[in-house]
Amino acid sequence: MTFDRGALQGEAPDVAPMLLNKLLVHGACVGRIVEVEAYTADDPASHTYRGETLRNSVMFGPPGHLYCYRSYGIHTCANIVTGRPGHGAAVLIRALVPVAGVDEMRRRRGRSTGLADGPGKLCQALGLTLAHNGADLCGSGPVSLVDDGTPPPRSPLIGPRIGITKGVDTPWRFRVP
DNA sequence: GGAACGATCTGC
DNA sequence: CAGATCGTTCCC
Repeated sequence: MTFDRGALQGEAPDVAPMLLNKLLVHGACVGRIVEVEAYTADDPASHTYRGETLRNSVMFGPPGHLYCYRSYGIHTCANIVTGRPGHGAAVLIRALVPVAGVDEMRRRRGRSTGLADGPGKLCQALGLTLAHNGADLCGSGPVSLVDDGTPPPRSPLIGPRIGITKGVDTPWRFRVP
């Protein structure tokens, strides 16, 4: 079943660890979420820190939708919108463990290992692009967040977020041990 | 109108 | 360890 949208309405740092071990599905490709980062509206590292713009508008929409953006002019990164509509928070998906559709992931990535162990890599592996910005993950659309009953880890690894210059001391990165 | 800067990845 | 690469944002 798809992940319960209501469970995404809390604060991003609380929701983020609950997304660990959930499945991200696009077509035949399935990956288990093993690393995430939380970004909130009052967080200087967040795209929403300076208010709503054309790019980040999806983050101000209802929870359970996909916020995709281009990183370093090259890569696509994917987030799951959290909080109430108008809030402006999301959880960045940083790493997946491939579960199904591995051949397709290999083909998209052009290599056989290191398929989804990074935010840009996992989007390429699953075939997620800017065209998927705004997609509803909790409905019956082509991209979905699925709960297969695997619980999140009891004690996730917690640390600072990666690749940012502001908010570096906030321990909002969560990983499956 | 322009410049600076990335929530990154890869190959050297 | 540095280059790739370009849209977004903000300032003049």
